[in-house]
Amino acid sequence: MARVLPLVACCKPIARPTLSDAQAVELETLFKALADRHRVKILNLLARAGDEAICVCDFTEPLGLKQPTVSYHLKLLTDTGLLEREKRGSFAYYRLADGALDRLSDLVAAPAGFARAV
Amino acid sequence: MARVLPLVACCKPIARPTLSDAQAVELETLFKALADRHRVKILNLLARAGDEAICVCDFTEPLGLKQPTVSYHLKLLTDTGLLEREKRGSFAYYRLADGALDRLSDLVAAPAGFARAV
DNA sequence: TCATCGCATTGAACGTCGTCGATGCGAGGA
DNA sequence: TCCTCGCATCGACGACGTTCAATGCGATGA
Repeated sequence: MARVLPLVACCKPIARPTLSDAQAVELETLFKALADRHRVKILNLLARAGDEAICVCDFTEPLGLKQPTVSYHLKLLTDTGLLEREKRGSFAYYRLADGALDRLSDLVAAPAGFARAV
Repeated sequence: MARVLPLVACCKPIARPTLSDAQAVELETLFKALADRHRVKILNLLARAGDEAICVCDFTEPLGLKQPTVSYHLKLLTDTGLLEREKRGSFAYYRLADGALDRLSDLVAAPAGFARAV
């Protein structure tokens, strides 16, 4: 609680270790994938569905989006490793990738993330 | 609408509950604040600093950004409630907001977020 | 009072993102 | 083979995000 903030001395060199560029970019990519209201809903729908997979056409109505836009979001989430795609006939089913949610909370709490303790 | 679907039945009506628009927007806002490599580094630097606050000029070098850009990111994080600002003389010190990290992991894991169990 | 310093804000340039009509393609059914 | 259906991709466009020089402004010190 040394809340003594210097009045004159500032801008001392920070020798503190920080995230590498690669780590920062990885976190940026992950959070960017989550930074959209529709993608958040997609993940939530799939999380509630558990093991059940959901096909593309089932997303359009609850999201209020056209099919190309839904495909765009699903592809983005899949490329980020958060979803898995399974083709059956002419349908495409999506489910949460294994451990995607765990990986998420790990990143937030882990040393590479924002955890207080080094 | 009443159409015989080939192979597996698809496009059944989803009566599944989902996030409200407000909840989705809130998550979007939070993740958007994290969806930048420089803001990720800022949070990481402050997390490692613990109670210690860091002033604006101390961010420019480790981030490789000019002062206006640093102020832009710090303001964005502060507006999202992740940082707190303290003015001291002509200096501006920033620290992690109380419980900001906890709030983050809660949102990821909570029912309103992506948790598997309803 | 005046010059200087640290920070916030503005404005402009530029790149990225989200959306959807149009189109392409593979799978099934007739 | 031809048609239809579901999905991915393309192309174009508007909206938004990031960056920084220029500027404004309060605080400090001479």
